[in-house]
Amino acid sequence: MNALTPLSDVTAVPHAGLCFALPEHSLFSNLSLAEQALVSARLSYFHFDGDAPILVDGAPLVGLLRSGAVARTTRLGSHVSTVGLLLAGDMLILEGPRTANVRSEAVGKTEIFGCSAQSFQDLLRQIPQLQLNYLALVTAELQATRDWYTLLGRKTATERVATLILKLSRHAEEGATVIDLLLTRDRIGNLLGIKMETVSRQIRAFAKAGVIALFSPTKIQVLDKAALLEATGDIWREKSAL
Amino acid sequence: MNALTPLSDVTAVPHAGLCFALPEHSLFSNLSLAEQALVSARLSYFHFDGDAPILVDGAPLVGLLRSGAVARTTRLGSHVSTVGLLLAGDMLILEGPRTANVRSEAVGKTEIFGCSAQSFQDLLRQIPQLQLNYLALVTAELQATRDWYTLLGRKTATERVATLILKLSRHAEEGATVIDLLLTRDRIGNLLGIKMETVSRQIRAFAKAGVIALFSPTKIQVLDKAALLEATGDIWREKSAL
DNA sequence: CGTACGGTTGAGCTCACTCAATAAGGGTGG
DNA sequence: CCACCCTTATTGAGTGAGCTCAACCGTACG
Repeated sequence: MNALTPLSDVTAVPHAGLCFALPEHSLFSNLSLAEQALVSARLSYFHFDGDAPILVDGAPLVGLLRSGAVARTTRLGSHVSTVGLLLAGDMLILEGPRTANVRSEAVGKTEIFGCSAQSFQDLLRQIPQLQLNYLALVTAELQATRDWYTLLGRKTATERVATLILKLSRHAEEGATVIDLLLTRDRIGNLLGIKMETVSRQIRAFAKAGVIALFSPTKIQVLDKAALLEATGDIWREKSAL
Repeated sequence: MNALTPLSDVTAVPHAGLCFALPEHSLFSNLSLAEQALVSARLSYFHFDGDAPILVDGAPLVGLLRSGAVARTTRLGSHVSTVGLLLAGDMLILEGPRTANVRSEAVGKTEIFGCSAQSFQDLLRQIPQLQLNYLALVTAELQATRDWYTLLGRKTATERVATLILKLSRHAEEGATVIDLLLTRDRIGNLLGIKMETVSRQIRAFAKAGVIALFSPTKIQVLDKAALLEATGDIWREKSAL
């Protein structure tokens, strides 16, 4: 009941002055005007929907995720597991040879500002400052990955689910009180390394405890952020760090 | 019985022509002679022992781990958890502001070829090719981190221990049949996200099954690599990928 | 109206955790 | 050399979170 769609509509951001207006992002900081022009000429907006793979002409796409979400999945025979989730503001980085079996695919309506991996590599070579910025992003990504998975490796099911909900709520639009889980229980479980049934039980438990409101299986509202934060298990760290 | 020490003696590698002989490593590939000289002038060998923090004048050290091992630990109040293990050939990368609470410390005798973070950043700015090489390394590191933790998040205790033993055996010297676990049961458990007792049980189970030989708590020999590989749980992936 | 897919819920089982006792070294001082 | 202490490792018994298996609900869609 109370089905919502507005959030997905929002993704239809008009890419107005598309060619010369670089999004505000640390990737583009400290570039000269000439460099900005060079970058603008190469990058453009791409739109994906459903579970479309994030590719341009068969090659991986590199760039900034402007809206929507991207799931990183790996196929092991018939088994698919979701190994990462990128949200608006995150960057799809260049992949090396080792990630040949990891695919990025759109979750819902998704908008990406970027270009093919090859083009991006050319740009990096041409613009040292861009390379510096990019390096900083990759380093940040590395740290985020470490945090994410390090914690996942030792968190309980409850903590994992709370962590995901909080992460999603942080990435949601400012005014948006209702957030979209984006993924099915099965894929959430996959992402968090727990089973579908466990995800369901945890989410229902939060709803029953009044921590979140559950409008539909994937539309929720965070009612008690403090309780949720507590449930992530991250608190005692800050507490004991005093 | 049959206590061993040779492995730790090996770490005393003489840093012969220290200044002009850059180690063979992809970090230094495709550098001009002038650039190589520049790098050689800045980098040097550092030796650590015991649980010494990897620092130069209080600043983080960046460089290549030539021998020994480095544990990455994070302190949460009184609780210390090991979140990563670097072995010979791995690189200590530049850390961003987000990793302020992650410390790198030597495990046993450890030799690192590198320089302070600040110096390294200067070098990166001066030598675009070095920056490219470094970027490739960081990207590889990112992927390795994803692999490591993604798998850890969903592996059983047996699989985790098998994975660690195999990783260590791959990094061991060519002829070395006896490998050193380097860490106590407690720290291994910490690293793998399982309890000390569980680590002990798994290792003993492998020994009882004849998969490994156990000379002392930390000195082992892999007897049946295939069985160990099977135990990592990684096999079914390759199998089902057929 | 039936089918399909995703979600929910229950019952029983297993693996890893906790708690606790016992070895096994490895130094150190006498 | 021996007695002692301290750290690390081992092993057992009991508990519980999350898994498996299985039934059932609800909505969408042909």
